[in-house]
Amino acid sequence: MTTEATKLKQARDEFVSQWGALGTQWGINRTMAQIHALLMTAPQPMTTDEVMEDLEISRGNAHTNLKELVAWGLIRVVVKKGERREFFEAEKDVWQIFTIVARERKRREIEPALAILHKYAEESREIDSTEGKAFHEQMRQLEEFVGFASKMADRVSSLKYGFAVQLATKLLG
Amino acid sequence: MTTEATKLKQARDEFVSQWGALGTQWGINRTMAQIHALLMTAPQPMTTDEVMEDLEISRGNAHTNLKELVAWGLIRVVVKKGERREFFEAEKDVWQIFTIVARERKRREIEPALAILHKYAEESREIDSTEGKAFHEQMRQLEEFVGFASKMADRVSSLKYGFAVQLATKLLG
DNA sequence: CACTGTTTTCAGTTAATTCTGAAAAATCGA
DNA sequence: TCGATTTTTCAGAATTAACTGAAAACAGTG
Repeated sequence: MTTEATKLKQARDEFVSQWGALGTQWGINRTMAQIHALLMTAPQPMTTDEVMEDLEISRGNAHTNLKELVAWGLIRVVVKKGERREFFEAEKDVWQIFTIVARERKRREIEPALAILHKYAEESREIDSTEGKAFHEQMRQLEEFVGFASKMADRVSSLKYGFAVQLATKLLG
Repeated sequence: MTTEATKLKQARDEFVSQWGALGTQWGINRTMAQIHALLMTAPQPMTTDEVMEDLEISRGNAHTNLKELVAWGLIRVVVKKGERREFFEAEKDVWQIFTIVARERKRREIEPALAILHKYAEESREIDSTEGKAFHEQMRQLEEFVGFASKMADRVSSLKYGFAVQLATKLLG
């Protein structure tokens, strides 16, 4: 192998490993982040067995996390002619990745929060005491803000990348 | 106790408990989220002992998470005249809470990611092979995007709430 | 300085999450 | 339908994260 090829392989390996460690911070498990990094930097779609071998993980682990990534929409199943096995390839477009992650985070983090805030804002609506009013007001303000943020996330996600950049640059640059 | 007071107490307890469960999704531990919810809805600053009792947790746990919340800036230490104990009170302003959480997430999630992307974009800069160029390009695009997002987060966080709403509404409403 | 109340630390325990590996189920060609 | 290959499931093992409780350190008070 050439020096260049070795260098690339090593850089890629390190990237995959470090991206995996980062995943923990992001609240997604290490393996999932590693597989994502691996496929994002793979020149070709990969099979479950190749992923297992590259990351030295079990079949069950590889399988579960590949399917989870497919569910997120961060990777796709690719079928090749004359091949029974499934191949996986990552979405590589950064804006696409961003909107997918944003959508998923909204679903898992924002929406449940909103539901809780709404529930307790409602339940405390009629309480007359000073403390009751304060509680209600706090719930209401949080609900209003989170609802607003949620809507903004939708709007931004639905923009085309170029337009989002243009907009942001014009306004805040 | 009046019916209203019972109702409020129950609503608040439930809110604290459910907010804690949500915390897990957000990548912060349950206790920390519970304490935050408790203090956000507390009519008065609370002591460590009161927090321990309310949530039925150990002194060590209460202490660690109170200090962590102080480090984030989501709660403050309050000293009362003639009292040796520390009291804690939460920041209740939603925009303040948002900017604090945004800053912390940026520090813990965005910046390390940016550092990694930058490192491997640099390391692969000179690799001439097709695969090397593709790897470099992927790193570069991710770095560019994450860097851009990071800057935007700063800009938005530094706005006054009213101005942020006005801006967002005008552009995307 | 000695006493009391309060905060901080941390070794050991418990709980939660993730991973393995093997078995079961599904898929496909002949 | 059978056999070979591939995917899926899941009970138990391993790992990681969170929590307890008690002891040590610290900070005021007389």
